[in-house]
Order: sequence, then structure tokens, then C-alpha cells
Amino acid sequence: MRWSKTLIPTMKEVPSDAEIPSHQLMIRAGLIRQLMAGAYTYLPLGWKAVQKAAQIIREEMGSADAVEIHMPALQPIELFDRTGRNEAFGSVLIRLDVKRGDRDVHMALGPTHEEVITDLISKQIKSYRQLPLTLYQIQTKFRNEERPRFGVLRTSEFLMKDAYSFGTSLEQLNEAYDAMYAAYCRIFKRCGLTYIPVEAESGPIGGDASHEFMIPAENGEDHIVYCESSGYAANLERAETGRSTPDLSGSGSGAALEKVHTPNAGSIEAVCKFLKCKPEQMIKTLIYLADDQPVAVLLRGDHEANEGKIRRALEAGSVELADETTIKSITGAGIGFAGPVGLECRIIADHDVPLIGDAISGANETDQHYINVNLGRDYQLETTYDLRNACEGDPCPKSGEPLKFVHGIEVGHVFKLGTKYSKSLNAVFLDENENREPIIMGCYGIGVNRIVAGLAETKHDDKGLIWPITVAPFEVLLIPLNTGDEELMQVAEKMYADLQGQGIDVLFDDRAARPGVKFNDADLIGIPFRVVIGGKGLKDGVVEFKGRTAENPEKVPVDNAVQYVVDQVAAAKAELSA
RNA sequence: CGGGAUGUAGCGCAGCCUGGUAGCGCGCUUGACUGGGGGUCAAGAAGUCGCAGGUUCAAAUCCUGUCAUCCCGACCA
Repeated sequence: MRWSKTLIPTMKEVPSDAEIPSHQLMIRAGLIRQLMAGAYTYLPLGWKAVQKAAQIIREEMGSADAVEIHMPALQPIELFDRTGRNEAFGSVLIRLDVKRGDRDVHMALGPTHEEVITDLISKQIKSYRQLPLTLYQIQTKFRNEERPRFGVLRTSEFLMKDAYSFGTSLEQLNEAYDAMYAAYCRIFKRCGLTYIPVEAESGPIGGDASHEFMIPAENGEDHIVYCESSGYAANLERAETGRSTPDLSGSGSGAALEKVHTPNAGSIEAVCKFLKCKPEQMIKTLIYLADDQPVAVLLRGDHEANEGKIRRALEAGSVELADETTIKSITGAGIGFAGPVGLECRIIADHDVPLIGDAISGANETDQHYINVNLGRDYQLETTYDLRNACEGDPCPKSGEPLKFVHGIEVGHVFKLGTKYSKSLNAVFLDENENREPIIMGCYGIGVNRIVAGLAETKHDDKGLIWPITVAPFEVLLIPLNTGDEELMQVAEKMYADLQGQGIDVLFDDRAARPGVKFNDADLIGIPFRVVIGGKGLKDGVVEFKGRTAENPEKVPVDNAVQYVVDQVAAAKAELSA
């Protein structure tokens, strides 16, 4: 491709709307332009990078025996009604009511494709002999994000690879899952990404049924909890702690329980300000409804409740925070004044609660708190659970070493779905004994845009992008320094043609711009290899070859240059092969 | 959806407080010089000051409303 024939609008200045490096660089390097909040046009360089990532995904899906199809973005709302997700998606689902003659057609722009593909399979698969099967597509997904942000990392319209596996048994599901997991590792390695597979919230199947693939990055929205010595890694929702139930015989100094007036102090923060104490000194009492039964959950004041853990501890199907009426009827007080002392409902506590001596808690009376609350004397516990989000420094569940935290960008998610969709959409097969069974499904997503944005976010220096050769929009940037020099241009044109002839993806900077402009643009757009043809070098019969991150260029004889570049490109690719 | 900020030329910004001819840098066009890390000189083009209403002799500037974008939070199958 000739620079003069394509559109690469590079920018010297940082756009004011872009905060994080990937957003700034993708705009400055001419990869993307914003149309509106959460919707971006991919310009030639950006789109080529996306296509290269997509091609790697296709190759690895193929190796894992997944087959590509293409499903509509337009989907009938009725399918979402059948799975209950019309309601569950809420405002995230973009609904369209379209007139056709005298009737309204209700549809949605697909936020994902479980419904569509399960519907397809329910009609096409009848026998266990047709399974297992894994299908995938690369499609634009539409989600009405409440708050699109971080450039291309969170948008309302994005390109996703989604694969779905269909099997007759858990064994088949596990095989498909493992194949996808392995394929994902190969994909992200080939894309040159630094990634961590982490355990994620797994829903109804439990166990190791879900992993997310994260790119560690300061600006990532997800929180990863990990342990260096055991290799344990999980997202914050999922991460367990290695804490255990402490001594439950009693706590505190023996100071007398005392009720204090705390007017309008219904939050941890307000109570701390009023009583001049720290949140760590408080017992936070949250009233939940677990399968419609009220339960009080005790946590240390500075800790965050984890509803997944609470649900599992209670062995409940669903848990949600109780409404104000329920709280009043159980505690006898307004919101913010619940406490364990004298509370007449089931109470479960986090491991850290018994360790708080002379604690402060609500008195189950509006505008009243207790101080010097102690286990054994003032309230009782039979055991404790892990009910809160992990904190930095908590013991690792495997090694007991302190857990560390890092932010991450989620680029992939593999998930064992089970029969949620096959049951609601009647996707069943006939087994060997003529029994009708629901198909067991898995789903596996990759955010294609996020591969590109994640690379931009994590692979750059102060001059610009640094692409891995596999995803780089071009492999080689060929720069003739003086386009007015006919002799030089003849050499350059020949090299351009020869490199293309060797299968090298080369961008030819044929602009009549000054060297400084070309060099700075070259660094900004981050093509892995740069070949410079200049008048001085040519007199000595050499051109300059430089890797994007190399300190200095190497001089290569003109006659060997093409072969040299071909070898370097091959070597760089080999380094990233899975 | 709560909190905060910003809309002036393609990009980055000043001007607004204290109303009175629309500014700067980069980029763009033309010409000359120049030619290995965003060069110099000269001459240009380009803006309904986000939009609507109001106050005023007069509004980029003051007032009201509205739209858009960004940031923090809530949300994110």
C-alpha cells in the first residue's frame, strides 16, 4: 500500500477527549475516529489490525475444530422473551419496532447470540450422532452501554468472536471447553499480548466453569486478584481468600455494652465521623433476602459484600438486598441502624467479624448505635464464612501468601453454559436409548477490538505504538527519503515491488514530506520494521533497516536488503508462533 | 441515573469575569529557498463562537432552556 493512496490521518497533538494511552494513540496514529459516544470508525490502519487479529482467531478456531458461520445482528425480540433475557438485559438491549405494512415487527440488535444459535441448533440437531459440534462467528454486537468510555475499550457497538459448543454430556462439554481454553492461549500468544487467564464467576455449574482472559493494564476496568507463588488468579467477584474461622469464644476488653445516640448517622462514613472511629471498628449489618427469607450478613465496616459468596454460603438460589419495608420490619429501625445485638433473624458473618473487639454496630433502633459490642456476650455465632470481596494482602487460598491486585482488560471469556438456553429454547437431542435430553452448551467470547486496543494500551513508548508483527497493520514500512530523486525512487519502487512479491505486507511512504515528518509518523504508527532509503546510503550501496524498538539502524547492502527483510519478518513471526 | 467539567477554523487552545471589528500555535493552499528526526520566508483560504430563546442600541461574552462530548461514581447477560 502506498501512503499517498490511503488514509492515515496522524496527529501531532493529543486530542482533548482522549484520556488513556490506547485511546490517544489510536486516534493520533490514525487508526480510529469517533462518530459519537461509544461508536468509532476504523480507518485503514485500525481496520487492518482488527482483520489480522480476526484472521489469527479464525486459524486457531479452525485448529480447534470450530466452524465459522454468520448470524444476523437483527434478532426477533420473541427469542429474548423465551429465555427471559428481554427483561434481564434491561436498557442494555437495543430494541427496534419497525413498521411492516400495518403491523409492528419487534426486534433487537443482537447484544450476543446465544438465543439465535440455540434456536438454529434446536431446529437442525436431532440426534446424539450429530454431536459434539462447535460453531463460531465474528459479528458486530450492540449493547446500549450506560457509559461508554476509554475509547474503543467500552463501546456500544463492537466486534466479537463468539463460539458456542453443543454436546451430549459433561465430558463433551469439558472437552470443548478445554479445546477453546487452549485455543485462546494460542490466539493471545500469537497476537503478542501479555495475558492472564483468571477464574471468573461461574454461575450455576460451579467449579472451574468459567475463565476470563485478562490483559494486565493500569486502565483496565476489571480487578484481578493473583498470587505469585501459587499462580492463583481470579477476578475480584470470584476470588476466594485463604482465611478461616477464627476463635469464636469471645472478643473484646470486657467494656460494658453502651447505647449511643447517633442522629442521622445511617452510613458507616457518617457514624465514623460522628463517633470519631474507623470503619474497621464497625460491624456492617446488611439485610438480604435469600430466596425471599431475610438474613442478616455481618461484615467488617470497611469490607465489601460479595453476593455470589453470600448466595453460596446460604445455598440459596437468589439473594438480593432487602427493601426498606423489610428492613424496618426485621430491625425495627430505618436503613443504616441494623446490628447483630438482639436481632431476630438468621445471621451469618464473615471470618473477620469475630476479630473486631469492642465493635460499633447499629442498635436496631433509628438514630442509635451500640459501642463495645463483643462476640459471645452480645451476639452469638456458630461459624463464619468468606462473604466479602478479597482485599490486597489477604492470604491466597492455595499458598496462604498475600494476594496481590492488578487491573485488567477482559479480552476473552470461556464459560460453561450447561442447559440454560437449550432448555428454554427446546434444543434437545435423542440419545442412544431414545431419551430426549437438552443439549449441553458452552460459550466462548473474544473482544476483537479489545485485542487491538489492549495492544495499543500496553505496547507503546513515548513516541507511539509498538505493534507485534502478527497484528501490525503492516509488517514493513519502506521510506524513500527524497521522493524527488529519480534514481533513489527507482531503487525504492523496485524494493517495494520485490518485498510485495515475497509476500511481505509493506507500507510505502511515498509522500513528498520532510524526513523528520516521516520518521515521526513511522514511530507513531509503530510498524515493526522500517527500511529507509536515503541518498547518502545509496551512494555507499546500503539502505537502513531498523526494528521499531531498536536503538540504531543497521546498514544493509541494497542487493541483500529484500532477503534480509524477509528473514527478519520471518524470525519475528516465529517468535510469536504458538 | 447521581456528581463534576467542557463546547470558539481540521487539531490544540486564548478571548467571556468587566458586552462594542474573531485571535494564537499546529495543520491546509500557492510560490521560493531547503532536504537524514515535525525547516525558513512570503502570500493566502478557512469559524452560523454547539443549538434555541431572552436581556440590550449592541451578545462568543450576561440570563434561561436544550443538545453533545469527556471525567468520577452506579450499572456492565
